[in-house]
Amino acid sequence: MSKKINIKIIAAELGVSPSTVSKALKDSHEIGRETREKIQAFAKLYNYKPNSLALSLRNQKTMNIGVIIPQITHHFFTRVISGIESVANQKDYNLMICVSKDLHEKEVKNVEMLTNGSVDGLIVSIANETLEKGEFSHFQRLVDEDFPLVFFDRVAPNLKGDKVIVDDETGGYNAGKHLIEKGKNRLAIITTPEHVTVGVMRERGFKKALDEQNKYYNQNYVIRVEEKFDIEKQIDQLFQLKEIPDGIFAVNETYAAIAMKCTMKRGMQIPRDMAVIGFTDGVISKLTTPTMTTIAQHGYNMGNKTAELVLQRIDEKENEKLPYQTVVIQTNVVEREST
Amino acid sequence: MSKKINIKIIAAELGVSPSTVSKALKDSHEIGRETREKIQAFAKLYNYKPNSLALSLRNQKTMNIGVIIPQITHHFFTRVISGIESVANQKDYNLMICVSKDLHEKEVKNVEMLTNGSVDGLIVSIANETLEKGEFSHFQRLVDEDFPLVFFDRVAPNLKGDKVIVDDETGGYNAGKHLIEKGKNRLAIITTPEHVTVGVMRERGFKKALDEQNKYYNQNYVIRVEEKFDIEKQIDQLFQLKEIPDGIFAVNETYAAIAMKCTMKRGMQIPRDMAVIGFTDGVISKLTTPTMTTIAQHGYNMGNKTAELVLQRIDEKENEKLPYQTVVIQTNVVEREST
DNA sequence: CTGTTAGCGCATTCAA
DNA sequence: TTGAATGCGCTAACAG
Repeated sequence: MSKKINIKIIAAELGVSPSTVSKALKDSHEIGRETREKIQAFAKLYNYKPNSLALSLRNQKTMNIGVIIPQITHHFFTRVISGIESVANQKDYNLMICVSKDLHEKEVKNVEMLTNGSVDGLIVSIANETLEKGEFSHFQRLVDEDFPLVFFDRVAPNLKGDKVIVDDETGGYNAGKHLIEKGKNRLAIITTPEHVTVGVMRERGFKKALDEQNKYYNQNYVIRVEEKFDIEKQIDQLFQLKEIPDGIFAVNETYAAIAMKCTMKRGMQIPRDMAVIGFTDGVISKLTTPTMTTIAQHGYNMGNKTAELVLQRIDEKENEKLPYQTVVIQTNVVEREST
Repeated sequence: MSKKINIKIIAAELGVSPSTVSKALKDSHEIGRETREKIQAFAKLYNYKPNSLALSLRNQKTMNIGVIIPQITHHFFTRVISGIESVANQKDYNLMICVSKDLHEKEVKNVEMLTNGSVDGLIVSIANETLEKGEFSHFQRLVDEDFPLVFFDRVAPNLKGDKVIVDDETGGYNAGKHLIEKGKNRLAIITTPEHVTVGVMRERGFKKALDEQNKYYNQNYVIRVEEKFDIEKQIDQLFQLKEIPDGIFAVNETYAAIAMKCTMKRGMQIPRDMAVIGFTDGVISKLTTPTMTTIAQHGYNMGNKTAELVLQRIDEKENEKLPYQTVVIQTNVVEREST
């Protein structure tokens, strides 16, 4: 690879000192017009661009924001990233995106790598494995040293820091209420294992809706999907009960779509025999047949808000620290054909 | 933000010189056992981690690979990224992912930002706008200075460089052949505008299959979707013809799913009245009803291969330059219920 | 065995 | 108006 041009080379080439070049390139009036123009022209000709590493090191400012997500193939996370991007770019920040693959060790590595000078702030959605283990010391360290850090969606309750979360409980509540309003009585939920906070919250809201309307919360109607195993088989259990439910709330889009497939496989009609509602911000719901009613998660907004919070922390002066915030993003029911 | 610990601080604290600390931390035998252990213990206690910016600047090596994609919410791209990640991580490289949003200007900015010291190599799928304009000078510069650069999927024919592409033409050909084998006669294609190379190639292959089997390539059966406008309306045109087609090849998953919806909306049966085949590496095809037959794109493999190529270029010695490679990833038909 | 010096690319302070 | 010196955090060559 041929070497890139730098200030020193320009200086040597033009017979001036590096500091003169540096100043001339930022149009400093310290430098004479003629020299300035000569240097600028030369720099342009050779397409000089300052080395960002050197700049970052010098300024102690990278203009980068780190983002750690559990999975990049999950549409929700990419929506959030788009939202982060949009706000960050407006302020000339770039993103460094890392994927933990829901593994604790990868997450720890990513955190270390990013916070050792590469970024000015960090946005994280915590890996499932970290949540299971309850091992948050890598984040605790950052909190302790006041490193700008914002969590979104998958957060740790006992960890200080700014957070942006979906109002999962109300979302679940509205999902339950919606099914009840549609005249459904035997309501099932397809959710995640208990260490996944978002699943738990959605389930809690759902249960609350059932309680309020005096609907029985049947333990047979609760499926906790383990993604290690065949998802469809697990969901299919609902259809092997003596009394098959007539309404299903799935805590994500994929589970909802699979539930719909299972329903139709049995020759049952949606929404007549079975209503299905999902929880998502995805692409699938509009494309299924019938289209899927969902609780909209607004990932893009979440990203916006998350980015605003980190930028705020980054700009924050040492003396005027704000208390930690938890921003709650509201959901809403998007009614389509499946209910 | 409280200041991070560095070598200088450790040195001062322990009353030794910075270089002693540096050596001790990498367990150099130049340093006496006692001092070494003292320093290591201290570093561990205060959780010292070397500043990566300084390391990169010093070593002229960042251990980062830049990735520029047009859209992060497209599942295909995230699959490729996963593939890149997996190979890169094995060799201790990290990814810096940037999104061009299919805009030329953003792409140029991303290229500049990444190649000014932030990464050792670059992986790019070119923005639509860049392809339309045919303006590749920002890439040409990199090629000229032998910067490690690999394109994938959306490539520029007249640009030198390593490339990893899908065998779109054969894919399109197989799609056509598959529909014909299923006994379909009036074959339509839903494709992209003409500047999108991948769409053009798929169309070319499709046409070839039709030619071989003496099927008429009806211009009314070609829909070029402009994403600016309502996609469903554009696709619906196929169903307003006097003679509605009985087979559709859509060059991506979304178009295929919408085509299926249009079909069912008309009360037509899939695959009896209308067979639909898509082109994708996505999540939707398994979840539609009926499930969708597709040409599998193998994005993950593509990512693997792409990463291998950049790493190869990065390691390459100045004198032993390999000629540019174009790797072609084969597709295959995944038959499901829609054909 | 330990320390001094220099330099990666840049910007800034201060001196000329 | 220009340039020399310094330092951001680190390492490697060299000196002691």
